[in-house]
Amino acid sequence: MADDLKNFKLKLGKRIKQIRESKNLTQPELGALINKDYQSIGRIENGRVNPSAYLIFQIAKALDVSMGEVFDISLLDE
Amino acid sequence: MADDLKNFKLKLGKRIKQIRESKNLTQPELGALINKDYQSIGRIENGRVNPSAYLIFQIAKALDVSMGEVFDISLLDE
DNA sequence: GGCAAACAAAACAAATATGTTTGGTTTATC
DNA sequence: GATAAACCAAACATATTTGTTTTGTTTGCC
Repeated sequence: MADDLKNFKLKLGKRIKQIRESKNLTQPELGALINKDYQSIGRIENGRVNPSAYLIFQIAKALDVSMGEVFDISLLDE
Repeated sequence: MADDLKNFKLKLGKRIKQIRESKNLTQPELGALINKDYQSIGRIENGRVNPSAYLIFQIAKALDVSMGEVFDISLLDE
């Protein structure tokens, strides 16, 4: 309850990493697609931040997946 | 291009307002469901902020819709 | 061993979201 | 007219994300 947020960040990060790797992209490559440093991608994937909706939207577009796939409830609710 | 973000915020806000009203909830009522002030809801609905992914996630849960429904591409890309 | 790429992580400044209060508008009810 | 509810919007302090740089680790290749 108190760390629903911490859990959310970790699961969202893992999900994005999972999708990125399934597309055979590196963090620097994904970053380049959305004009971001690879560290910004890394921070999200490692669950260190609660990213903005727009940033996830950009990442989803770059990875060519829907927001529904990124936020797949069954994967996020463990 | 330069204001993709501005566009995103406005469309996301309208979409959330649309869903909230379809559930016959007021901003104060939705806010109460996620322990937020109604002003925070209003700011999002009026496209004044780029909310965090977790906040949208909470709102989607409170409105009982999937993230895919909130970020419906056809509605967001106009 | 030496080198480069990919990644994790920390630190810093700058930009932005969030929490909160306040004022104002509209609508409806009495 | 008075009151209340819903909403928009601005302002402020605080917290957090974001952009950027830096350090270190691991892996693979030469």
